[in-house]
Amino acid sequence: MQLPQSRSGCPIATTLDCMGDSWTLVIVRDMLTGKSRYGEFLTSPEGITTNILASRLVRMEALGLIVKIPYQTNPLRHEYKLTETGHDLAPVLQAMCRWGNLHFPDTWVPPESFMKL
Amino acid sequence: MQLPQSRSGCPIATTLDCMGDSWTLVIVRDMLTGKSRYGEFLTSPEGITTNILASRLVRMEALGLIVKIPYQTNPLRHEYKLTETGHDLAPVLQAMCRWGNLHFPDTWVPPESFMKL
DNA sequence: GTTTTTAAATTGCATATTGCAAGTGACATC
DNA sequence: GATGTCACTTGCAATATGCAATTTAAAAAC
Repeated sequence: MQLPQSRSGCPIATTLDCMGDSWTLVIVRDMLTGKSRYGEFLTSPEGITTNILASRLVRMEALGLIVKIPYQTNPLRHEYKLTETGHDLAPVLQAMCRWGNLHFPDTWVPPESFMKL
Repeated sequence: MQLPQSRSGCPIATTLDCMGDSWTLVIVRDMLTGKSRYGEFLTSPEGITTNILASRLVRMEALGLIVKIPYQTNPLRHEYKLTETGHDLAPVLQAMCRWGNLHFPDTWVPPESFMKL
């Protein structure tokens, strides 16, 4: 996978250099739960805007977290799928889920299937 | 703990609203590994700047991730310690460590003690 | 007892990123 | 021919970040 500009050799800092922002992991979450199209990501309740979504998809593809797969021609359109590298982020998201559920009681409890990915 | 402005009820999104940036978790990492003073955080290899560090410490205290404890008077100075809430982030950092080590082979492997926190 | 050092910030300013809204292009449907 | 859908792109204001210099208060050195 494509090493980002990394601030140090620390695996935590390097990981944050890939996804230390408030949208990338939300998109990974959506992909882990079955979404794959631009329009689907826009419907998530966090309300990502189109410019941010487009720029994140480009960045995530460059990092090797996702791949772009054509699902039609005329006009050419793609869906986005997690690579194995992207899918491997599941434990990070699960740990965040547990922390969020523990400290913010009003947050949704995810389906068990998500916690076992 | 103090609920941040949250984009949705999703525990992942809510967690990211607390620490979806590239510095907060680096500071948590430093605290988990024994650092507690302003000057110590500045020595980490990522090179956080003083203005960002100061603003993150204020924010983390407001979120209840850390507490400010006086260690001297004249002049009054504080050290920063993780609350239980902050300490509970260890599994998130450990998951990031595993992902970073797996996909960026040049990253440091943390001591076993860190992975067992 | 004046200067220097230390620790913990704050300030100013240029650059980068984000958020919001509107626009675009290619086709499908009415 | 007009309208709608999907996936973007563009423009611009607001916010955040990075960099360097300055501040404050006391301790330590000379």
